Amino acid sequence: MPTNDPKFYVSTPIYYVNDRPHIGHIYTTTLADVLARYHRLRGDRTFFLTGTDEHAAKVVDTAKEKGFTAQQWADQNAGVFQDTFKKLGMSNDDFIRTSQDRHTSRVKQYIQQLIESGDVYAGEYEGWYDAGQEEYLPENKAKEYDYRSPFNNKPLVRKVETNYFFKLSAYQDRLTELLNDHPQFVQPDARRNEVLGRIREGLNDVPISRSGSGGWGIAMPGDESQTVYVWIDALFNYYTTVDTDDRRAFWPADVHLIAKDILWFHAVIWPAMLMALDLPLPKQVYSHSFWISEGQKMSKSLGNFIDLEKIDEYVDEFSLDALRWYLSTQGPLGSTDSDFAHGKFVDVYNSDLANTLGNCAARVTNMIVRYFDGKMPAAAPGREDAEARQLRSVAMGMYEKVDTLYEKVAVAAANDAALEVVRAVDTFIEQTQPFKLAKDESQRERLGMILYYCAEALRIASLGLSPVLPDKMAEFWQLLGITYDTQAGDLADWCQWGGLQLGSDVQKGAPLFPRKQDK
RNA sequence: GGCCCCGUAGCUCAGCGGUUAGAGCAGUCGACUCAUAAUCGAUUGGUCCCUGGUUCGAAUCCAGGCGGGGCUACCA
Repeated sequence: MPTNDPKFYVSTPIYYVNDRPHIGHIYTTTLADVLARYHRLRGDRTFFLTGTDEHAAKVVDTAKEKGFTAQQWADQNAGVFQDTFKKLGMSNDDFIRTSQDRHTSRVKQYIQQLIESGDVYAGEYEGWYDAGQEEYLPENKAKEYDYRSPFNNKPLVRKVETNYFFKLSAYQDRLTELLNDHPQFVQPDARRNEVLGRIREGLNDVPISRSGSGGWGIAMPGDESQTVYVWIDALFNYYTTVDTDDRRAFWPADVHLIAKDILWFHAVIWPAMLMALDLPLPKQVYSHSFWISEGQKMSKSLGNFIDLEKIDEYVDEFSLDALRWYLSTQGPLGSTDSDFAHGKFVDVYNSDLANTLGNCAARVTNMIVRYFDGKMPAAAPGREDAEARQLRSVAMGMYEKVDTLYEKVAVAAANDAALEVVRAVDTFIEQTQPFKLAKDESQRERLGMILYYCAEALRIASLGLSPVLPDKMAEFWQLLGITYDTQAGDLADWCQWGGLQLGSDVQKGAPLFPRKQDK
């Protein structure tokens, strides 16, 4: 996040491999992708990580049901995530799978280290055991079910087993200090408060191993009868992936993007384990909220789940970039849920993308084609009037705004700061009326200046929008006869006024975002 | 039960002690024609949830209430 550090490491959670990808996975991954693209554009050495979490006990069960080994089943489903992300143009630099040796071998090392430091110790876990499901129920759940199995209604039994525990309780003060001294560590603030509140209630040591996992998962070092609890296993992915000579400099992560349901693990257990390992802490855990669908909670019974098929429909009808725009401008980055609604999607698409951005690009390129035969006219410096100066100043101010906002993960506001430049172009055209000047041969120089200003402001806006709209902005650059290497950018420099060259070829092209009728 | 967040224009939200409370979208009126029935301007619209308090001054701070939501640790 800090501007003076030219590296950026962003992660998504690793996704439960039994899940089918849906809007939740795609949202978080899209956000991470947007941040990663922004930082590459900025010139930062960027590392964007996503992957799958594979060692849950249920993976074994489901695999068995389907007639596969756990590994085969995990391979297959991890493949679905990988294909999905590829199809959606995600620019992740790696895809970590917790069943990979590069992960498991390192997790063992870390746990070994924690055993040696005394942060992990053998203890006894006592809880309500449901023999039918072969699993423990948390105290509140057990109470809720009246101490009976929700499956076969048999009484739960009090069972004790030996597990390895992590000394979470020892880190209560340091965690409190972390949250208090670094409010950015957990965002948004509402989430940070939740975490602080719960820490205040006191921290217990947490079991980090399980028995009887049937050989799936990571064996506890020195005790083959125990398996590293899947959550602990999973959290380590953020570090195992970069714990190599060529990547270690990426650590600590700049942002772990997560959803609100997994905040506790990321905001408390993860940093405590890193403290125990004496490793630097991530700079931020950003916990977004959920999507609801057409005003209602998503559920299978309502059939309103935004699944892959639904997402494909939106991509087909509106374009991938349009989906990215909706997700990143309307998404639940704050502490409340956001609505994914078709009518709203169409409204946002039409007003932001078709009417504002697409239309403005079309009118400007069209005028350059019509009045200057598709050759970029000269800027004619020194002839700048108040309106032109105003436009230039809005455009030149964009980078700083966008950069500040991206640092705060305020993606929607950053997009708006870029769109503001587009709106300024529309206003400028209205003020200067180039289409009228075009009828007067004596106004030719002024006409050229005006259109150059329009195109130049749009070029700068397009750079600010490129992380969210990578395909469409690249298409637009083609129309302007320019290209950018967005993989290794120099955004501050590119956003300087005067990037367009006199005489470069300009085309009108097809509408970037064709207007849609709501239906 | 405990802790936390939110309640500002029809909608989504910004403002978080100080000029006549703002933006985008939607609405209305007007203008324009380069453009994707687009754009530009003007404009309608608000007891800033309620009550009380602090203050020269509160949407903004405090207390209580009402309404909505979240969290309350071992299913990913």
